[in-house]
This record gives sequence, C-alpha cells and structure tokens, in this order.
Amino acid sequence: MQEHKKLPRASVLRMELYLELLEQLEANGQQSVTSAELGAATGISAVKVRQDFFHLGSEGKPKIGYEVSQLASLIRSVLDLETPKNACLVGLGNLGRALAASDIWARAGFRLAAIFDRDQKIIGTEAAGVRVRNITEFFGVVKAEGIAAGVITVPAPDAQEAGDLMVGAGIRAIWNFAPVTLRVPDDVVVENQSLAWGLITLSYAMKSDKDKNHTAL
Amino acid sequence: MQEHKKLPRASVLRMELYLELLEQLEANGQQSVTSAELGAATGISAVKVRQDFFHLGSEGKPKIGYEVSQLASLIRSVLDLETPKNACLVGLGNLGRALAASDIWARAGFRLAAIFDRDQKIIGTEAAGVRVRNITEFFGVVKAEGIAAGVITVPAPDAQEAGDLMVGAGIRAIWNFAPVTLRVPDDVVVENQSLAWGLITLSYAMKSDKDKNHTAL
DNA sequence: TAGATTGTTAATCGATTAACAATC
DNA sequence: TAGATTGTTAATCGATTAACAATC
Repeated sequence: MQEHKKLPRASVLRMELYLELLEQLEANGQQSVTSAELGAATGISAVKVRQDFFHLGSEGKPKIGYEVSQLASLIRSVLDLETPKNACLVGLGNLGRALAASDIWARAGFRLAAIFDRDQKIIGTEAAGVRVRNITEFFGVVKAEGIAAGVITVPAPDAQEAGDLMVGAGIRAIWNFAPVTLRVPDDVVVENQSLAWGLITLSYAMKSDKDKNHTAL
Repeated sequence: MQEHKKLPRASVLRMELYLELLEQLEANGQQSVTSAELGAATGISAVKVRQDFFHLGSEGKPKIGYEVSQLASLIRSVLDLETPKNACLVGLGNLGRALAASDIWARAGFRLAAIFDRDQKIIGTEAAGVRVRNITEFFGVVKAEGIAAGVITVPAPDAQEAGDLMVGAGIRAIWNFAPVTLRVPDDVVVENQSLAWGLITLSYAMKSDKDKNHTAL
C-alpha cells in the first residue's frame, strides 16, 4: 500500500460509480468483490479498477478481492463525503431548482444551506425546503451559516459577478454552470460544468459517424 | 492548414467557450481576434487556443489573428451545430424539466422532439411546449419524428432499460445522466454526465486544501 | 526590414494499459 | 503446491506546453 498522495481527476470521477455499486452489493449482503467483478459491473477495465484502488491506498487481498464495506468506507473517507459542508446556490432558474431538489448534496456530504436570487418574484419563495434570499444578504448569510462552497447557476453574463461575491465572502470552492471561465484567486477551486457539453459532443460524434458511413460506401 | 481528422475531446469541450465569445465579438462588430486575446478572455492559454484551431483546420493570419465570423462558422460547421437533429428525453423529473427548458438544444443544433415518462400523472402534460408521451409509444414516435439522439434522465436503476429502448429504436447517440455505465453496442455513442461530479470533486479538493493548511502549520 | 503572430513539430506531462512479481 | 488475484513498476497513448520556423 502506498501513502495516498493525490488522486488523478479521472480517478475521482470514477469513484462515484464504484461507490454506487459497492453500496448495492453491501445492501445485498455481499462481503467481498474482485476487480474483475467491479469492472464488469461498471464497464471499467479491471486493471483501471485496481490502479484506482492502488491510488486510493488499496486494501484488497489476492484471491479474495476487496472487502465491500471497507472499500466503500475508504472511498467515502478519501473523498471526504461524510464531513458536513455547507453550500449555497446563486440563481434559482430551472437548473438551480433541479439541483436544489436532487440528492447529490447528501451523497457528497453537503447541505444546501442557502439559495440566493435577485428577482423579487422569487425571493421569499422556497425550493427544496430552503428559503430564497435576496442576493444583497449574501455576505451576512455566508458568514452566519458557515458556507464553504458556492454553486453558480445564473446566466453567463452574471456568472463573474456571482463568483466575485463568493470569493469576497471567503468561499474557496465554486461549482460553475455558466459557460464562462471565472477569474478567481489561485487558492479558489473552480469546478466547471456546462450543460451543453453533452449535446455538443454528441453533435460532433454524430457527424463523424455520418462521415465514416459515407467513406465506407 | 492540416486536413481535419479528429478533434481531441478536451478540444471539443473548449469550443463552446470560444464560440460564446466569438459571437459576442461578432455582435460588437469586432472583425478579427488574436489567440492571445481569445486566451485572455476565456482563461485558456494562447498556445492551447492556437493548437485547438490548428486541429480545427486553422484560418488565422500572422499579425492579424483570426477573422471572427469566419472562425465562428468554422467551429459551428466542424461540430455540426447547425444541422437540425431531433432528440428525445426520457424521464421528466426536475433535471429533465430543466434540460427541456434550457437553450442548449438550439445552440447545438438539436430540436427536443419528444419527451417520455411512465408516470400517468405526468403523461399528457407539457414541458417547454412539448407534450409528454407514454413510454409505451416510444418506438412509434422515434420512427415518426426521425429521432436520432436520446437523453436519459431517469433514476439510476431504470437507466439501462431506457438505454435498451433507445438502442432498440435505432438511436445511435445517447446522453446519459444516470451514474451507471450503459451497456450498448459498439456503434452507439454514449456521453455520460453525472450531476454529482462537481460536488464530489469539490469535496475532495476542499479536503486536500484543509490537509495542505494543516501541513503548513 | 523588424516585429508580431500564426502554424507546426518536438518535449513534457499525466492517464491508461500492459506486464509481471508478490501473496494468499 | 498450483491457481487466482492483487500491488506495483514500466510502456504506451493522448493532451498540454514549449520551441521555433513561416509569414504577414
């Protein structure tokens, strides 16, 4: 077992699939699982599975595999999914509403502690049981609630402003859905996720397929 | 200029940012733009910008840069963002509703032609002006509407079933939001996007920061 | 011509895959 | 012991960055 330094990003993203599956196996009462089984079930190659767990600080036993609940705990602890962390969401449009209502917060150890918007028609309403506050209250609420992470679901032109507000309030972790690169200090982590990526990629892939078929004719 | 073969995936994802910016510049009447300017505005290094455009089959002129509207057209044409393509969405939960209402379809050349669900309470209602059909009508509607791409926004346990339905109906491009690896034939393109990725990555990043600070003390 | 900027090849870096030794 | 499976290093592959020649 190596001392765990830094998980490759690609590896971190695969952890969700492993964890999802391990929790199912745990519920079914299965005690151990091999890299080959995990690979077959997740569609990830067995070698990659082992390499991922190696980075994690592996725990498997030759001939037996990995102890299911122990491995699940290890993943949760390395990714820190069980430490309570408060997050806020800025911009309650359709996407914001969908995120607010989803179960991802709990699964990653977050609590959606506050929602902000600037639209008077939305302020004061509730989403997923959280009252929507006026963006002018941002600093006070972030301090009061001990909010450490922020989610930006405002339109692209407003995203930088939302980011500045977060940085100004001491938030060091931002999840940005606007197709815009935020300008933030070096010590702030920004995770970008554009909803359009999937469609754009599919559009390009569908075109390539078409080209290939033409060439094949 | 090289003959354009296959754009690296990472490059494809950056195209959205370039395009977004180029369209703004176009609206402002700016004629040309250098890789340095584009880089500064998008937060991407100028070298990467040039390398991306090189892959695209570049068009720039030394000392002047790239012609704004020509470059925008090139991106749209290489990614095939202007060819009309019909898509369907299976599973109208909060995320499905947010996607349906978003502008990503038009931006990537898609039309959301049909929405399916299995919940009787939802069937017959509308989302983003599209009537929700019973999933039992899937095959017929896909043929009738000429649907080429499918979006899966059902809960994880139902995702494979939705995927099978799509593959069975001849769909070759799938955008899957369930944290599950779909089993599909080789000629079907699957683009996975889990909503949890952002939070999981942030959780891990926030922990690393904390560790770093401790070590620094 | 000199200077700025692109186009393109080469070097570096990181992630994936292959190989195989260690171990139960 | 033999066989299966993990742990770990090395090789490969792809993407990023650096270097610099070409060109306006």
